[in-house]
Amino acid sequence: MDTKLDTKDTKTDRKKLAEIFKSLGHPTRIKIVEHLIDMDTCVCGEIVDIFPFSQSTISQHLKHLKASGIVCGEVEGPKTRFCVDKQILNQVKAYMGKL
Amino acid sequence: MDTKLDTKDTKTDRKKLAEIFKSLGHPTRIKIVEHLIDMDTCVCGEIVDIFPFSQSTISQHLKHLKASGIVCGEVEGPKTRFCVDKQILNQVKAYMGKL
DNA sequence: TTTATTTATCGTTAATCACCGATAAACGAT
DNA sequence: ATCGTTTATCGGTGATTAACGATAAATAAA
Repeated sequence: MDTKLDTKDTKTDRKKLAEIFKSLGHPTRIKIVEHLIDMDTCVCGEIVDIFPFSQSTISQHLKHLKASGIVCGEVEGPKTRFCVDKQILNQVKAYMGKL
Repeated sequence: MDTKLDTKDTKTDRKKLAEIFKSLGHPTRIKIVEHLIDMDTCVCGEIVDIFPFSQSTISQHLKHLKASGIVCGEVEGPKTRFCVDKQILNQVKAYMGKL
């Protein structure tokens, strides 16, 4: 990668990347992502069950992960089904590879 | 990776990993790491020069990166020479690869 | 239509973060 | 011994975060 350039694009990329890293910067959120990858998809309640935290706390963590783009969730009746956005994940992997 | 296990070790790993991701969770710190990789090593002042932030702010960012382990710095006279810890970086890369 | 289930959001609190200027500490050079 | 350079740390401020309980909103089921 040519990190000597610092265009508006690379600045934007760095900002988005920072948001993703920040969203992964908490043990609970890392574990959520790992679990989502293992299970392929998950509903919020199933994630709540594996942690000793309240439903609102987990919902906040999921919101954080969704905001960064690494996780997406679609409403399914009264539930919400979450999964890892593999395209975004691959982008992060590619960045790490080039680093 | 077997993320179904949740031993004391995996918990510790996740915590350390989260610290590294958190330390990368800021555009300035990402750019610092990129710059360190490009230049191989750098002295604090050279890093300060590429940002519109104060010396104390950059020093804080470097402290954050050092605390997570992704960057190390050795005193060299009145200066401090920083570089990326490639072993740690490779561990993070390996983790991303397995994800 | 009422009730139960599921998730998101609001309001709060304590803690941490990002930034700054000022200052201290360490060293090299004069 | 003093001065200039370089870096780290301190103290402060405003913003953000992580956690909670309570509540609202949406849907399925009775």
